Amino acid sequence: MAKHTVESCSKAKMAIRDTLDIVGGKWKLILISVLRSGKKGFNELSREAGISPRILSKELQELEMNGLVSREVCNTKPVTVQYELTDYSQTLNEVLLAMEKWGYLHRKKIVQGVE
Amino acid sequence: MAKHTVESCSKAKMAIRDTLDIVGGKWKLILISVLRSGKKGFNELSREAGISPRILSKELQELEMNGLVSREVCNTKPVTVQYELTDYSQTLNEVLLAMEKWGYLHRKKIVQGVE
DNA sequence: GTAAGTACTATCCTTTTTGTAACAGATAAC
DNA sequence: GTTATCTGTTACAAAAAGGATAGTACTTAC
Repeated sequence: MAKHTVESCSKAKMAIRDTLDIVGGKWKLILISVLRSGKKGFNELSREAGISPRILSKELQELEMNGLVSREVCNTKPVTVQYELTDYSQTLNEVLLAMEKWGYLHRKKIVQGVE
Repeated sequence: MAKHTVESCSKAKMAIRDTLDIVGGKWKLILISVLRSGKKGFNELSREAGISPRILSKELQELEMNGLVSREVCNTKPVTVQYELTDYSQTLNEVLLAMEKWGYLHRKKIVQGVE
């Protein structure tokens, strides 16, 4: 178990800020989570994540810029685009898993507390 | 390794949303991170986290409501208040650790990429 | 009484984020 | 030609978040 000194905490603070800069906000982690079940098209993502096209477009651009999502244009009748997680995005697995687990745990705690 | 089906992803999506509802935003995880080095007073927190009193007050109230931080009023000459992490907040350790690790990793990747 | 320290709160304002609705360009089906 | 699909973009509006500044209330020290 690591000690938590003031200095180690300021480093931790910076690291957490860095992480939040990339995957903070309301949608980034949700989108990554949704994309874990496979590559998806734009409208498909919009429906599954429940996100409007405007925001989706912006979020995907940012994720792509940060190397977490790749964009592939397909030569189909109406041009389709496939969004897919990159290998680098796998480095976020621990974060996602931890947050999923905590979400489950916390919801359970809340529900029990109410009844 | 878990499979990522559409259903498991929608559960994951909900769990992540739940987590973000509690510790999302710019400050919550930073504050928890800072408090890991021990209980702190209001101004102390404000300085160390670099957060203005107005926001700090609001964030602390929310953290307290969600059982992650406890508030203790001390009988000192000028009344002081100590904020401290609760036992329940320890359940966030995995999340914090994962995000710290990723932040380090990502920064390293960026710095190398630039040079 | 003046200043300084603690813990906030109030007010005002700016920035960021999010959402809605409509529309554009391309292609295909009817 | 009209309608539909897919991928977005644009314009506009609303809401949420964040920040700056000052002020309140209490106490101690000078």
